[in-house]
Amino acid sequence: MNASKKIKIAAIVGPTASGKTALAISLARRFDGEIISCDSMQIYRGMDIGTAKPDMAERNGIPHHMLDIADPPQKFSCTEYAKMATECVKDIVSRGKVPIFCGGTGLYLDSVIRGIRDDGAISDPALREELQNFADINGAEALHKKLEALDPEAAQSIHPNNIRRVIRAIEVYHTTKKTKTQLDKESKERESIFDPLIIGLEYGNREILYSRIDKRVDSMIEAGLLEEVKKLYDNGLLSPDTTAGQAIGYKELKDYLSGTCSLDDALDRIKISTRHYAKRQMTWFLARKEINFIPVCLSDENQTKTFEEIVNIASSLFRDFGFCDILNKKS
RNA sequence: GGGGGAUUUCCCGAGCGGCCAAAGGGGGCAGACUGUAAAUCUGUUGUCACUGACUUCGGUGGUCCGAAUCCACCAUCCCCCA
Repeated sequence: MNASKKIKIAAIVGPTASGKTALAISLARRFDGEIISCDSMQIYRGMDIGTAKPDMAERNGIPHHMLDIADPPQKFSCTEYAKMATECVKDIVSRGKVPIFCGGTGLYLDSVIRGIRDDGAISDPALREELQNFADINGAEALHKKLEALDPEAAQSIHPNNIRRVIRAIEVYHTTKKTKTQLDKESKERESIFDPLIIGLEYGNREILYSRIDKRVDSMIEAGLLEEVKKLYDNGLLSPDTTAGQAIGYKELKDYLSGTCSLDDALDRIKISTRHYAKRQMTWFLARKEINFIPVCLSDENQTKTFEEIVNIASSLFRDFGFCDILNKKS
């Protein structure tokens, strides 16, 4: 498949609270696009405030996809996401619109771009439980030894303490009879059907991002996050072993509601967890050379670019990539 | 006024004569990540000319070959009796 036949897609990525949503919506208006959320928590119904899901006013008439497609108790995997999102892209393109991914879940975006694995490496809950029990009894090292026997290369790259990953690698072998190393290699060699333009928002000055995070948490509370969490909690929808139950903001406030900690403690923990999360996102995105980063602020400056400046930079990237600018038909 | 207890590296907190630049946790910083990813995991965190040296454990002065650890006094905080 040559490059011209690939489906052009755009994506706006960056750490939480970096301003992705507003940028993506603005670009969608300007380039006649539709937005595909790329966020592992915004897919859940009833989780709006805490996930910073854009409301109808913010969406400004732009169609959004991959929001509110599952209920909190449901498990949702990145492959399911990739399948559905890929369908969204095809649908959007078939209507002559520009698909714009927007979100902070890097793995989900990767899964879409890399392509859906159709290698049968499905999950096997019974095996997972069995292996987890084995690790609980015999220790992480012993479990890791099992992996070493099956797939030494994977064992090499996965730390023994990362039991979740060790289990997955073993599971892959058991469900496909191929090693994870082998499957990853095949997946790397497979060519993507997409030609992506990925734009990343970068905050060189971490303080600025962190203060945005703090403010956002406070404003979520003002917007009624506690009531939102209480509703989910009262309905038993925040189990710690579901993806939704692990969402930052929800798990901490649930502790407050169940009397485990004070509200102030919960809020502090939400802010800290969100910062940690943002750092992990930055590590993920910064490691990807294909991303075009827009420096919102530099490390040694307190000045941030205005929203308009950011939109303009992104717009010129869009034009250079071949998307048609409705407002400004220069190219 | 008298008696007792505290003071440790960014924070909490162990240490109670050598194995202590000082456990553990938090936070900070850096990193990994291919069907749970807002998850999971790793490294690092006194200074430097960094397999060695130097400065740290409220302050000052002692004891000792050797002190964060023992003694004296001073400072601050807490508790009890008056």
